[in-house]
Amino acid sequence: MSQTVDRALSILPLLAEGPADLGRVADRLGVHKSTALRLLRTLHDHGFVYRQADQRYRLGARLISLAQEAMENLDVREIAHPHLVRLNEQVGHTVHLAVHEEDEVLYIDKVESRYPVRMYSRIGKPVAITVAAVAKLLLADLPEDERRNIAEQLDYPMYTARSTPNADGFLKELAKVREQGWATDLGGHEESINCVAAPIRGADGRVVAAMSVSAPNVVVTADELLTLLPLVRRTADAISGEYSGRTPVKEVTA
Amino acid sequence: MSQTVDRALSILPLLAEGPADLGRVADRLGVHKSTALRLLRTLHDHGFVYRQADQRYRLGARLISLAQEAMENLDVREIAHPHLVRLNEQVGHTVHLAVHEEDEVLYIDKVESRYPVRMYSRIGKPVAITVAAVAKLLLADLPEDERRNIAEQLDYPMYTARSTPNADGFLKELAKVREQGWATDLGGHEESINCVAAPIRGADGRVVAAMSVSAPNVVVTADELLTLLPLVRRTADAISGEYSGRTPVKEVTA
DNA sequence: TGATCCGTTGCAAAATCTGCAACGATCGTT
DNA sequence: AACGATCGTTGCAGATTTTGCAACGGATCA
Repeated sequence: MSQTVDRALSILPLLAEGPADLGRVADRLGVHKSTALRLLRTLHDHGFVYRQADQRYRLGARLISLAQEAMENLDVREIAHPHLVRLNEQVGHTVHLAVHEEDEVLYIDKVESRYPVRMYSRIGKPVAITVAAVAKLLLADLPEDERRNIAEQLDYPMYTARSTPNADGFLKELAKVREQGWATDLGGHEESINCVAAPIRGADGRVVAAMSVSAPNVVVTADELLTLLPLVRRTADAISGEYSGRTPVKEVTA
Repeated sequence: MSQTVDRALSILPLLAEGPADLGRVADRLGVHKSTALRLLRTLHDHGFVYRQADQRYRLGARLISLAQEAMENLDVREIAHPHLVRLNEQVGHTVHLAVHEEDEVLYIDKVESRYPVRMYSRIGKPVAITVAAVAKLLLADLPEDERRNIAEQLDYPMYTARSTPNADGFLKELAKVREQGWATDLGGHEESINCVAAPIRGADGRVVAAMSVSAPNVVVTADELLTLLPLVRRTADAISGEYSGRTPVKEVTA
């Protein structure tokens, strides 16, 4: 692993917290100012950081457009999108698509609810991995040792009283999800929001993505939302079929 | 400028074209395979690249979530969003927000049209800088020498017969836009799509962002779209006011 | 089974990066 | 208005880090 590159890349998450000046960056990196300057300059030349009018640095536009291209290269997303839109037209609620990669689960597509009350989320945002229905589906598909490994390394923040409290509970939940082939999140992340989710599988049967329908209590009760499960599963299966049919490369988590 | 970091960063745009294996990356970089391997490993450790099941590399999720954070740090976007939504509710068409940075203009927010016929665009996507109404507004505000500089370095692809053909025409258009304080794109990017745009200004009067309303011919004619101009300008002014009122530069977290 | 392709590792030479110290500019204070 | 402090910037020499090489092992294919 290259030290110089390692340091340079460490600057980016740091700047994601907010703009910072040279001294601050050097401090946080634990290097001399001149070193930090040279790293920042290189990042700047590539457009990854931007220098504000007040000379402080922040993340640059190149990062945003690259991320955009990264998402457009995801086959699943391309295939799934029309299905998500159709499902949204049928049920009206927010529809999400998520994938798992390394230690994160993140939304790669979203169709907004037609109801005035919407849940907050954004494409590209990492999901609450210990409680989100889509996260459970994606992790439940991993081999058991990996599952245990990940479960033990996670934090278990108690977003609500119903949040998954610890690794043990999480593993139990994953086993259940794995068995039943679908998942829910009933107020585990935000008190008043429920989700039902179903997995999207590749040709080899492994889960490559997961989709969910989310709605706040004030619009539909959890029970009402659960009646949509068959529809969600059918949609997910349709995407799986299309994806398996013409997938040139399998993009699965190792 | 740091050579190692420079090389490492060059890998990312390369992978944005699509997944590539080690040999290909090494070739394109003009370095030995072992060198490319070490760079890729470092990028991998930071989650910027991801290794597919077939061992090829592609852009990683960390890039996407970082870009997400980068956008959430943009003050203008936060302030503008509710205004964009309201405008969208009034006119129904697609509403965009864009900023200029270095040599790119890109969308940082979007509210979808309520009509079935929608234009294709995505948050984070660089806009067609020579024709887009928002791009003209953002560039028109630059000092004259910078404007000329940029205009001469740009390419002028003829998307349609009405696209800006060359630097000269572009500079004339910028001058006009600068004068009138608003801009249009009438079929300059896609034959059937028109836009009207207005600038958002900071406390010092400089243009910090631009917003636009876009609609295809089949929904409203260009003339009809132009009748929305006063409303668009009022919205932009409202955002400008709110933006100027607050701290021009964001505060650093401790 | 043999040949080829690709990713991976250890090593020594060499180029690159690092920290230092000093400079200049900006800004706030006395 | 001058002084001091802060911050970004530059040239340099030493030293660490990086690089390319060559060889290895595993996989695929004929």
